[in-house]
Amino acid sequence: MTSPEFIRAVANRYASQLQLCYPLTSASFSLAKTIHSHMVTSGFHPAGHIRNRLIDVYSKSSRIVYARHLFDKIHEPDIVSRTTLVSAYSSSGDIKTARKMFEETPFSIRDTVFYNAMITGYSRNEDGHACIELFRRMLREDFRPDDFTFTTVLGGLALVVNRGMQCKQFHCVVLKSGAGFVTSVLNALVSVYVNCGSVFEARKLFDEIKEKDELSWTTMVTGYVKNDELDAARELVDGTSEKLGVAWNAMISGYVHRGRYEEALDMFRKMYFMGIKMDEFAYTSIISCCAHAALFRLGKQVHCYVLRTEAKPTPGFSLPVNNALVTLYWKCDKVDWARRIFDNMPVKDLVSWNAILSGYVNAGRFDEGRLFFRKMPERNRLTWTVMISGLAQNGFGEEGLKLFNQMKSEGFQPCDYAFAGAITSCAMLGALETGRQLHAQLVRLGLDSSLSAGNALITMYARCGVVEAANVLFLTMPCVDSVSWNAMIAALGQHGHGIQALELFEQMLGAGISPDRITFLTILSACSHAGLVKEGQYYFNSMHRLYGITPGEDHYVRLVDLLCRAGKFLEAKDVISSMPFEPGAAVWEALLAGCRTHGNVDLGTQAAERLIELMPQHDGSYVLLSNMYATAGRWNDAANARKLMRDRGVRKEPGCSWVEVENKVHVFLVDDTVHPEVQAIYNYLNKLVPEMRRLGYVPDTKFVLQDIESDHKERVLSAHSEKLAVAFALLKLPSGATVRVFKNLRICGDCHNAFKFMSKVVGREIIVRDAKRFHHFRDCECSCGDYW
DNA sequence: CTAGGGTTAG
Repeated sequence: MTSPEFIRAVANRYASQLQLCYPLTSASFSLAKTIHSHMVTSGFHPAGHIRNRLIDVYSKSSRIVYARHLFDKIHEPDIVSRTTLVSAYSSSGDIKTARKMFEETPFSIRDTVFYNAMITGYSRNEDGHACIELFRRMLREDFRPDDFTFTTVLGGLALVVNRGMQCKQFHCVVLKSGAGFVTSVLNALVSVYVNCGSVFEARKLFDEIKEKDELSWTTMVTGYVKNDELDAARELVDGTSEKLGVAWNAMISGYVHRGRYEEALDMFRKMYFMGIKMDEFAYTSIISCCAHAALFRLGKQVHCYVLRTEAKPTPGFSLPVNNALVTLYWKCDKVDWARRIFDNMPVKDLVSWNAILSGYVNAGRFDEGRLFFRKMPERNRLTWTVMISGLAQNGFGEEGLKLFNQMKSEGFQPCDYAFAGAITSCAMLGALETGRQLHAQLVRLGLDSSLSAGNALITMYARCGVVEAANVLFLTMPCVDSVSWNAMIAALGQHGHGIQALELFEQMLGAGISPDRITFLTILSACSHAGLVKEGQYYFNSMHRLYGITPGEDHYVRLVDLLCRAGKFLEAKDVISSMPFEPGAAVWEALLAGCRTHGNVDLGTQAAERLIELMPQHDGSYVLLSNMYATAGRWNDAANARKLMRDRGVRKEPGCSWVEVENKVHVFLVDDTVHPEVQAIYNYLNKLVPEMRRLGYVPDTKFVLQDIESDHKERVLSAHSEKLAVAFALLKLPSGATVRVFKNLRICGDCHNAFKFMSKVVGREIIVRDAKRFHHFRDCECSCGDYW
């Protein structure tokens, strides 16, 4: 019954059954387990070759516990089982246990393969030094390295090389050992040269390889891509008929990273028509390409194609494909679709979390974004950067700065993008000192050549009133893009240098940079602040004719603003009626603001009607209307507008103004309740009135004072807290001191005039920040150039 | 029993 022949026959059957586990798939483990338990129940003891097979399958299916269990039952484990286990431990990241098992193995049974396995372990765990050290020890202990050894050690070397010298030394060792003709070794050597940036040497070696295999080609092509020589890589790819799927994938992702989306797509198409196998790597890159290039329709087509052709049973798409899809969908404003993909992913990693977080932050959905941020199982530098720059760009300056500091205290070194976010926060808050400190830190870290940080700095300096610093930065930045030009043009425009802004725009054209829609928004604002009506109209008309940019509603709003500020209401009306779309609230608001400034009640009332119709719950609609009546001296109408607002249950948006005097900060809350300090301010302004009159100042601001004298003074006071804040500060100031006023809402024409007036009357500088820009009043002049 | 190339987030 249990004759040796019979046992041998059974063993052979098990051996051939186990062979079915190869090549390894996700099903291999359960198959091996079934065969294994069959052996146990039928009383067959797996030993020798069969036992080692089982250990191997268990190890490679990441079931080390099973493998170890079998291993421990062996009385004297042979070198093959030991090699398998060393390899299993190191590939699971447990390099310590691997090393322990390595050291416990007696010298007498060790062989080259055993050393190779341990060296590979270090290579997989990215410890190049340990690879080389073990290689040296292997030589000392008289084991002969083979092709595998060289290939692996070279792989480890590639991790740590930073000079060509080391490459050359190893090159010599390889040649001396006689392995210089083995393609796999030469491939690894090429890869080492590539990794230390010696592409030229790599290419020389590559050309010397007699029998180039697919890997030789791939290594060389990807080597060019890694060293940013995409054209050389392409030349190599085009020069061979080999179907180098991996190399094509590397090239596509290289093109995507460099922003060469057209070429990436072109290769993808060629790949399809040439019948090169497309895998998840290709899909991932091309979906990411579509997301970056805003080719959403194509992206969705690829998604469908992948669904149709590659749908796998359980795990769905691979992790990176899903991650790229999440990005694709939020970029085309489908955050909820992105969320659905995210939720359905069987496995998520940090990249997935960062992708969905960016989606929410970029869509301005901060409540959900914050929730995600808190829930994340782990965070990295990018996570923080996404939050910081998102918060900054959406007006949460304080929170952005807080997060920036938190990021540092949690041990993350901020990258230039994070700095850009923090600097943008400073720009919003008018925190010039903090901004300067950040600039200094950038220089210390050697990050000051960064484009994004530089652009943020230009805006920060400009918004904080230091145009000169912005200009110096713009001129000294190592490279600039259209964002930099836009920022600098805006900087000049915001400070009333309308003509210089236009000159810079012309320079930009001369430098071959094409303007975008932001450029024209900036130009129109610059003209508006400086009263350059003709120029503004000219550029508005040229944007479609010369640059093919169709004006959006935001451009029309600025044109209306430009005309209205100059009192050209007929033209403004013409513009509104000639608009290709229904004018929205912003257009009417601009018109109303102009009417307020010029006291054009007839047109203003019409504008206000439309505005209130469109935004009945928007406090600004009523405040503008009431201020317009006030400007025209129609106090009852002004009061009625306020009453209408209250009757409709609209609260004036609570804001907050604060005054900083000699390190002391006074805060004024602005809402429908009257601040207790108001009475003191009121008294002071009453003292100021005769002084104003005595100086013969007949200000546009007269209504401010009349407001206060009117029956509605309390409500009006709360609406004009900025003026009051300044007055209050001046009241308590030692003479000659500078006053800073910060306001988190946009400064209005009334406030502007009031500050002008105050600076003249009291002979002091007044610095005001609002959400949009910086005002520096001195002797009635305002640095922002706004003319009202 | 051991090795080598490509993927995703601002």
